[in-house]
Amino acid sequence: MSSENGTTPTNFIRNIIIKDLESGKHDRIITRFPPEPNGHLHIGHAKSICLNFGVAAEFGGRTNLRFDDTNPLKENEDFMRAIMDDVRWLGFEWDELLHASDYFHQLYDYALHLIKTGKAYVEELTAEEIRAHRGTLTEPGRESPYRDRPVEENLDLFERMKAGEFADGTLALRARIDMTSPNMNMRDPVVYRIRNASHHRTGDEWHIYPMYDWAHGISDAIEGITHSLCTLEFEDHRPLYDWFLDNIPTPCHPRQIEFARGNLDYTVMSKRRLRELVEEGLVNGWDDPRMPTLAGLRRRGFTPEAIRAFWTEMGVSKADSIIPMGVLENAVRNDLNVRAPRTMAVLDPLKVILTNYPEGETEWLEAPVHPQNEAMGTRKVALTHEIWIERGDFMEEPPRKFFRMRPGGEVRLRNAFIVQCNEVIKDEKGEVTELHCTFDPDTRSGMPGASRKVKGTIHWVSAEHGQPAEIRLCDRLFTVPNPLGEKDHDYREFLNPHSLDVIQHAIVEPQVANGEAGDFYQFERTGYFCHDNVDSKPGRPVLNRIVTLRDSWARIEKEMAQNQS
RNA sequence: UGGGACGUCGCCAAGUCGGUUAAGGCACGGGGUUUUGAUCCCCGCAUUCGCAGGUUCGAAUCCUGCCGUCCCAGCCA
Repeated sequence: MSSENGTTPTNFIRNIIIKDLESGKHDRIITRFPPEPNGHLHIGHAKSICLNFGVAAEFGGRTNLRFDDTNPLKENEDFMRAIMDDVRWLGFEWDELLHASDYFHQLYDYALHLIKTGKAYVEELTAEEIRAHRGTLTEPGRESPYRDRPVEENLDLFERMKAGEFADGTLALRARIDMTSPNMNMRDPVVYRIRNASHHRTGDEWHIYPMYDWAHGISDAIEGITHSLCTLEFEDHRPLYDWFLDNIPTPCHPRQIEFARGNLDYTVMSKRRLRELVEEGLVNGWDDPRMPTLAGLRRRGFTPEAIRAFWTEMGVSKADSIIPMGVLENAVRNDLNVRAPRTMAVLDPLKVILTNYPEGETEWLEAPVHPQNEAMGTRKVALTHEIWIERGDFMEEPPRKFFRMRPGGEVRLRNAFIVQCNEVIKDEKGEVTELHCTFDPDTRSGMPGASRKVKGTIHWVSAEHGQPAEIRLCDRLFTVPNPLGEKDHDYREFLNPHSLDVIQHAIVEPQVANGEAGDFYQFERTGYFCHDNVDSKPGRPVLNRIVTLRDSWARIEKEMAQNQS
């Protein structure tokens, strides 16, 4: 059941929704994606976005983007804008743009209701005292001395909290539930705290701000959300989510369903860690192409299509998982393979002189833009007396199974003809600086000898027409699969010092040098690349390697090296 | 040592109110095509569902016990 044959892979949440639709519990579904605007979205959020928007779209439902902005100390408008950009970039459009702060008045009124029915009280204990009263995982908590405060007094105090009469942390509103519950969340959770802080949307109107548990379920109910999808760590909150909605007169009672986060290896995904990497200058911002943020992946050149396909393929379950980065990379290859225009680029140039090709002459060869898709047309490739080839494509004393250029050997220049290497020129240190080759005119594309077989085909670029380019090769950010999983070590210790390798003088075909931010290509035989969306300028190209091509030769090389040692 | 959840092929993951030979993708191995050692195309890849018992004509699916992993003691979300 792959998406390729037209069916969507199923999962337990989808099954619940199908059942609710069939039973008539809901006529149409409404989901929501509820980020807190306190950081940038990452690939893990994309899973939630794909799930929420995807399942609603599949069944003709709606999806809201709702900012969970209940903590003014951590949130701001810049993050909100970045999140909206990322969601749209991923390919989704929300039905309504909403904020928990839109409901602050309703949230307050519901709190009044809770107080009036004797189910909430104003706490005077300090945060530390509350903690001490809460008990432990194995011991029940103790009730606060303020727990039985009369309703009128609670109302009075709560109104004065709202009016800003008290300092931060002095009072709090607590739900009156059960201090002996084995579920810590039910031990009289705090519902409102005092924060004499300005909120990015409501300004100085409020001095009290609702906690997540209070705001979230009520916001869901106000919006008529049918299925409130969240991650596994909120499982313990569901009894509280339900208790709140059962004890106040909301228009409906959404169902919270939890699923497992999607983790990737060799990276970190929590907002806190990503923020640290950015703030400590360990990476170059939230959109550093090595980051697992959507902004980073976008800059790196990952496509939204690939990310969506990746999460569709991975499915949704409740089992904890760590997905190999290679799986994501493969999704990108699959997408780009079909769409990326082909071009030749030499990353580590070695000069080759075609001794029997006239000096000063340029011939423009016709080459397909995509070998499997004629509709993508052709491009012109300049051929001249001097060309560049990849240094790694020549070996003076090659091992067995090396199909590329060697002294006396023949190899095909892609899109051109077969050449033979006659002479190896070296400098005083013995380093190869130049190769002299002759070409076989009968083997050029279109000629009778073109079908002659040689083992290897290598890419090349005209020395006269090729343009210089900066190329950034990104590797995994960390050197271990789970940087946070090593006891006694800070995850920063595992940062990969070689995660960014900059090649200053690669050579690309002229049309690539004039590409624009976001344009992507397959550099034949080396990988997929795209123009960096901040640093690349026409005439001064900077390209990021999105991902390499699958490389079975690299595997063979590695095996040979291992067998020798 | 309280509570909540999870454990199906190397990695994801269908299937779980019992019923023929346990989907699919990725990875991997083998073969073919190929002017990218890419792509593409074939073929192979869990007698077994964390472990041990039990119920049953029949269990990954039900019961019991055990083991392992994750989450919870913010006036964060």
